[in-house]
Amino acid sequence: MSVPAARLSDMRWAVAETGDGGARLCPLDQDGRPAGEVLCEPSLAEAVRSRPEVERWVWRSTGEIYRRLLAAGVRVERCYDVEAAESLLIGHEEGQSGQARSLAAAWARLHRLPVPPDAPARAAETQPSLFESGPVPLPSGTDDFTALLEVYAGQVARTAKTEHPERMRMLLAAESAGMLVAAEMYRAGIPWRADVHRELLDTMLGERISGGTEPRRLVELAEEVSRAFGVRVRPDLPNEIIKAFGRAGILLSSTRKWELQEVEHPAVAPLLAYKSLYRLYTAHGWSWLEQWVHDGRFRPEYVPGGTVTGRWTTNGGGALQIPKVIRQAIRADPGWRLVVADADQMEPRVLAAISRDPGLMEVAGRGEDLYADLAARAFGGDRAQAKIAMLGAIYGQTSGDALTHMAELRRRYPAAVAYVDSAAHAGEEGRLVRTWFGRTCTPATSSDSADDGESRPLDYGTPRARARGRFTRNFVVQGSAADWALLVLAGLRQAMSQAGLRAELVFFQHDEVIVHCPEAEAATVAELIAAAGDTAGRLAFGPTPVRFPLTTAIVECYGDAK
DNA sequence: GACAGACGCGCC
DNA sequence: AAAGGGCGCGTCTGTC
Repeated sequence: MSVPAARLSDMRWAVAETGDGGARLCPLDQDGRPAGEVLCEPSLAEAVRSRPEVERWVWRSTGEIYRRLLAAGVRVERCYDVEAAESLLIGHEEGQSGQARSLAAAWARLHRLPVPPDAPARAAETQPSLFESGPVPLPSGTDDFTALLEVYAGQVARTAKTEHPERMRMLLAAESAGMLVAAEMYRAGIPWRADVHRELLDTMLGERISGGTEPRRLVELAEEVSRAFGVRVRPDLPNEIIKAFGRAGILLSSTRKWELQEVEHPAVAPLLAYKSLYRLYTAHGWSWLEQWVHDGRFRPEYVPGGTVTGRWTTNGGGALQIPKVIRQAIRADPGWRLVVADADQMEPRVLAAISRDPGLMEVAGRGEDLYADLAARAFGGDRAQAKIAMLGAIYGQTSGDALTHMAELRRRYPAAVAYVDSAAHAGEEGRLVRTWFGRTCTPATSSDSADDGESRPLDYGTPRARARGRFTRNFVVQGSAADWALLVLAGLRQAMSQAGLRAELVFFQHDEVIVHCPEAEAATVAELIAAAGDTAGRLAFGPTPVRFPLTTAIVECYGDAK
């Protein structure tokens, strides 16, 4: 895998759209300054297509320009997304977090002018959106290509000043590669069988009763709940449920599933069934299908780096929360296969690599089941205990079994636990933490300190400070893992393209990817995936004994992958 | 009628 | 067994 940005000498060109389908472009030198004349060409697509020697295209924002290129049949190998980079650099520059990330804002900062705010995040729309809110405009009279060049050159210099410039360069390249993947996945879409989905809904929910009422099964379950209480109760109103249980002498603080499960009452079983089916009905039912699945594809709009930790989000369609039962509807086209891969215990392995804990690196350098290996060494063979302890360390669990098991973890793997403890401590003191690559957490806000609205350091030991500590503790692991996963994705994309495959990435969910490919390519894709984890691990964390295996399944139906 | 916040629950 | 991290999104509820 040739990695994004590892080479300084790659040939870069800046490009911007001119608004009439054309483009302005010019070559760049190593410092990010123009290395030749600025050209103006009538066709963006032709300008890019005719320059295969360009190794990386520097542009303002991938979402818009690359969508147009893809529509014209032009794929690029690498890019540098100036607005994505601005976001990461601003976050890294102490005290700057939270500032606007648009090209216009970056340019204004460069010239010490008033900084325009970013366009408000667009709310999820009922239709997948092909319309961008458009770039934040530059001051009138400012040439946007010049602004692009100036901001980019500034970013090259700022990157060199970060704590680990080589890691930051890799992060910027990986985030940009993620932008390319996101645009390509949107274009490809997830193969979705609406007929299978409908059949599932009919089976689980019963047929829809005409007149807009709930499906038959929900009506029946609601009646069953009412019968159990002896009065009419609407199961989707938490207040009514709590009152009804109260009359039966059962005090509930909420109607959460785990709380209800503890209660012995004939209403509990139908109520839990109702809640789960109601959820399916409202979130992934018939209307979702009509809104989001067209021509056999589900096209969510991916937002790389949409969360503070670097995980992606999606805009509309709830693509990262597809319920397991619904995955039956995700089927390869005839003659094609889905290659489904998910990373095995990604976060503990990443913790081993970033903390350099010798013992944990050794455990993470063995087979496929890290928790079993951990248990064999430290928890008397009890895999469940080992897992609870590890997740407790990563999430900051403060009570229950996790605490006692964590003591054992601390004894055996002191450097690993110290790593997350120190991140938690930094958070409790109101300091910032970073991932291995330099992605930086958002600063503490007033809501993290006492509720008097004053902005001041966190009060050590308060519940809010401890919550902030759990956030920063988790951030360093979840964030570094997200960055590693991004390298896997970028590496896989490049490997598949170099192999000349028709395979397409169609889904990415934190530690899991789906490739849709002709049956004949599936074995090759699986091999590329198997290599991608360790390659990304070496690239990201340098030489460590830690292995990053992925479990891969070649299936026709996503529901069969687990 | 629009909007914000809380809640609940789907996923990792 | 208990309830810790990150999200999106639908519903309900209170407010303007």
